[in-house]
Amino acid sequence: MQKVSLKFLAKELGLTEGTVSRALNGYPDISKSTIKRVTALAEKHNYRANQAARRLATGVAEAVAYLLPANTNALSEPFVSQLLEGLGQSLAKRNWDLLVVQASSSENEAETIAKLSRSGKVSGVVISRPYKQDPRIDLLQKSNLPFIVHGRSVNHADYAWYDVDSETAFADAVDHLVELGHQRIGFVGAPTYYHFSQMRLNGYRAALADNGIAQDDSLIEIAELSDDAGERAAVSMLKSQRPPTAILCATDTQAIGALAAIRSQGLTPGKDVSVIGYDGLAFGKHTNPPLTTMAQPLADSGRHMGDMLLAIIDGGNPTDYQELRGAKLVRRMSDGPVLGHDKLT
Amino acid sequence: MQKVSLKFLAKELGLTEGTVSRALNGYPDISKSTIKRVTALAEKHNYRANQAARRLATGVAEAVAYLLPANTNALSEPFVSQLLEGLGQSLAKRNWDLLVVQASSSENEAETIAKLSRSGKVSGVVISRPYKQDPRIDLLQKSNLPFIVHGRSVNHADYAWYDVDSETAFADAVDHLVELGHQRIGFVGAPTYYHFSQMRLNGYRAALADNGIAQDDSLIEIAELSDDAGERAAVSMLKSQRPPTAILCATDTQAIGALAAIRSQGLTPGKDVSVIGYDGLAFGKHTNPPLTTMAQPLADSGRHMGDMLLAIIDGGNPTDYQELRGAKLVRRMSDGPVLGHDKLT
DNA sequence: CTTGATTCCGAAAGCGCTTTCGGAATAGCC
DNA sequence: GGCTATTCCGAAAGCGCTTTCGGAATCAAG
Repeated sequence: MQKVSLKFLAKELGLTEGTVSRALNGYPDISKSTIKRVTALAEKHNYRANQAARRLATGVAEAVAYLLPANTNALSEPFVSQLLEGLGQSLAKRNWDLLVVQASSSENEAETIAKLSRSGKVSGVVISRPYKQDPRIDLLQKSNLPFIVHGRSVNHADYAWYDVDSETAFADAVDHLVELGHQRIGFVGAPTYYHFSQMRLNGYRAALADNGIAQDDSLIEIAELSDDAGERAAVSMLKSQRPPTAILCATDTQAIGALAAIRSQGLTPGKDVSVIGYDGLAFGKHTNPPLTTMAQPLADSGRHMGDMLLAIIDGGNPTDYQELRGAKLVRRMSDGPVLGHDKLT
Repeated sequence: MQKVSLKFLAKELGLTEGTVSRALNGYPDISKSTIKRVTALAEKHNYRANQAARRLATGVAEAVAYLLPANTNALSEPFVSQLLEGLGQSLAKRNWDLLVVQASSSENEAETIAKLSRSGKVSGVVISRPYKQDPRIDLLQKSNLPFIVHGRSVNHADYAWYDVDSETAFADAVDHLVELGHQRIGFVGAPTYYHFSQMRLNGYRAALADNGIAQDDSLIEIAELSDDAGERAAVSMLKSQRPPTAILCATDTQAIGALAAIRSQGLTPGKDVSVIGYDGLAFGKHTNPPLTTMAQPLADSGRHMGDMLLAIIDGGNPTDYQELRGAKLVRRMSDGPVLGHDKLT
């Protein structure tokens, strides 16, 4: 079976490789009629330009990379496949490739980025879950490689990002709980090197203040992003002198652990102690009880981010692509009025 | 900033590009000493060979693709990110790339494969969840592109695959339920175009026969791979004349729906009606009640499949790489003795 | 009919790397 | 010391495509 190359097509048509190439790529200096002939033959033979050759000649990679987050937790990763799917859809419009790269350990994520940018393998990259000060972002900025971050770091003025306003979301959640009569509201946070963790804590604190509730550091626990860690954090909170009547968790995964913690103390989640998570994960419908959560919008955020990245690669100004969405409360069964309190509204 | 290319290194060292290349690639006709000089300089400048050029020159893509399954369901997709992670780890040993490709619709999955094989973008591909007769597999075989399938189709003698023996798993599950006194065991299956669906049904049927239990088609429902579909199927079964005392589900996702169905009928899962799922998904720990399931082994199956694929690409015989693992019962709380029955063992 | 502007295509260089081939320099042998 | 066998590197072609440049042919205009 003859490989269909430019040379093959050219010979077949009695043209030059260069001419065939220009015809295929829509150069204006090729007559309508030969364009038609060329594309017809190309289609007939299912011609696809060899991508390596194309990349070498043009210098553009026609691919973007997604940096797989480190420390992934099996429970919370549905979002990865969804994001990938969306990114893929966006890239498919140009026939670009989607690469998945990962660091061998969380320590050398930065090095992974550095390698990536040097290799010229990709025209852009997207990263998730930035840290407060994220060396990956610094590197990306220095390297001039277009990128978009799913989330924000502390200094997010100068690059493109797509994020959900979890600060406001947590404030809303607190307001909601206060409205239900809760005054002792615990907070199970995520490791503080994640900026989203800080923002959620800020939202929690601000809303407490707004509602005239005193801060109580014994009601704040920092835990890893796993159900078990969430459970441990919640247990220690529940066993304290003055336990909370409601617990806010930085992620649904932790919140699920908190539910288990409450049950393990012989209490009933949603009645004795309320729990609200964050993420809007689908399986929250099936927990015991179903988990109330602050849900992120836009199932096709992956595609959206892909479009944004492409726009930047095309020369768009990164700072023109900063998008903040809002989360909204999805009430299921894990929140309720504080015991012995009549709901006012 | 000077681009570090072979030319640059060569000039710097007073050598030829060809020599530098050979030194870097471990050719035996380069002296130890110059190899040392070359690698030292390369390292100093963080040299990475331009991959496009390398690919063009060698003709090997140094990349493999993972075909993202169509019809993904948010609930059941943690496995995608895990698989990707494992594959990535395996490929990282050679510095190969991992591409994620997807069909725009399930109808043109085959065409996607065809394009992929023609493009020469990848040296191998892995696909998941094969159909009974899978056109993708046929194409892959014809195209001579090395591949491995995660699962098996009906005729799986001639290609490489990695699968879990769900047929035996379902037989084991039936045995387990029979041991608990169950005689009316329902089966919520998956669409029959998936071969795994057929195998699980076969296991169920065979074990029923082995235990001398008559087949009853009213106890078999086929449902899509979602919690809602599982719930609907279970509801219809429970509302029938002679409802089951236990329900086996083809996937954990469906099983979770079945749990909801049982509760919706005012019954208690695990007491009034037992449920056993399949997959061993982590969040089964948090359902109501925690889900008993047939768990797949080997968290690093992704890496394992990557290694297998690489071996085939290196010239290994695909049929030497067929691996069947066993699933084992993970008892949580959704199974129990049939009501009014004293467990014998 | 001549001139200048257009239209269209061929020629050729080059992207950065790999790999074969041949030959100069060195080593080993009698 | 002369010979062959090794060791090591330079030279050059080529992977398949893109893109610039220039020139032949066609056109419109004077």
